[in-house]
Amino acid sequence: MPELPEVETMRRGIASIVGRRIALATFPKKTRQTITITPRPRTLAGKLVGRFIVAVHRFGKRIAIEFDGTPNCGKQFQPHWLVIEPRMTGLLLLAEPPTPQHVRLDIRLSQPRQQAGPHVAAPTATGRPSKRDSQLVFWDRRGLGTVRFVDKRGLLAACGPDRLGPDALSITGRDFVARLGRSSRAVKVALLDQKAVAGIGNIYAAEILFHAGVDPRTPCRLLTVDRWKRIASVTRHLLAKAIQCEGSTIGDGTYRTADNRSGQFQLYHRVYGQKGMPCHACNGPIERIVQAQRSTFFCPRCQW
DNA sequence: CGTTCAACCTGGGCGC
DNA sequence: TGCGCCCAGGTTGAAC
Repeated sequence: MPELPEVETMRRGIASIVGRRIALATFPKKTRQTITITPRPRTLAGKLVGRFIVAVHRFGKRIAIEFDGTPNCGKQFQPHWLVIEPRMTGLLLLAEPPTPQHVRLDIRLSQPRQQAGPHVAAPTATGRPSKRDSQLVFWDRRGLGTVRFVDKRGLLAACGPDRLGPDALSITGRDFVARLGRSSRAVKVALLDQKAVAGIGNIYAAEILFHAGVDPRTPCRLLTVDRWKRIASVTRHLLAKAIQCEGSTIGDGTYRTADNRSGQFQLYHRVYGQKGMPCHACNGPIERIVQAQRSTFFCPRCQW
């Protein structure tokens, strides 16, 4: 599910956890606990409790919650990161999860540190922080997501330049030419390669190539520099617009923002999921083909 | 290098 | 109602 715009929306949606400490971490296992968690859940829970959150990052389609290295409760900590990959159906929520049985990680946060002076944080109606302010949940219906607790080395291995290319939000035509210019792969398949460019998934690859007017089957090495520039420009602008719209909620509506609202960018989709529908530009039928075992939607008249 | 396939999972939709 | 099949936003590793 989540591609760059959805993951960035998640990141922004949970940014209020910065400055809080983890009070409790549990890994519910009502069903078979198949999700990949390293280290093992019991060990990880122990490592998380007491840690202070200093930042929430996004690397491509991954979230990394950063913990500081200050001493706490007599222990000396190194900086660490909780790297979460939502994969197909993972969500980070400050709201009530859609179903209780697919909660994979349940984090209770300590209360925010009181600010000095008269401008303290607004109290809730009850005078206590609400549950929304104190609980962060990783929910994942299919259970394909992963959760890893890593040190600096591990972060580099999981999210470093050996694993992820330049972020799609700032990709340039020059980046594309350097990384894919001599490749014989179909351009749509190449856009999904996270080592080439980080953050593009199946929905946005289709939408980008529609707006760029490029046939998804085109071998990369046949694209001119101007066309790569066009693809890069469309990528930056389309993803920025999708973030403004808080991502795309499609199909069964699994994707939600951290406070449980739908994304809106699906209203702007032009080809994804629209096989047989008339193209917005030429009225011809949108086609669906399969590339690398995944659906590709495009307009054969507008994309060449 | 590249592609293809299977695997990891749950659940919605469809045809019969 | 139920069964069987296909489909789904992602990633990885094996085989060729």
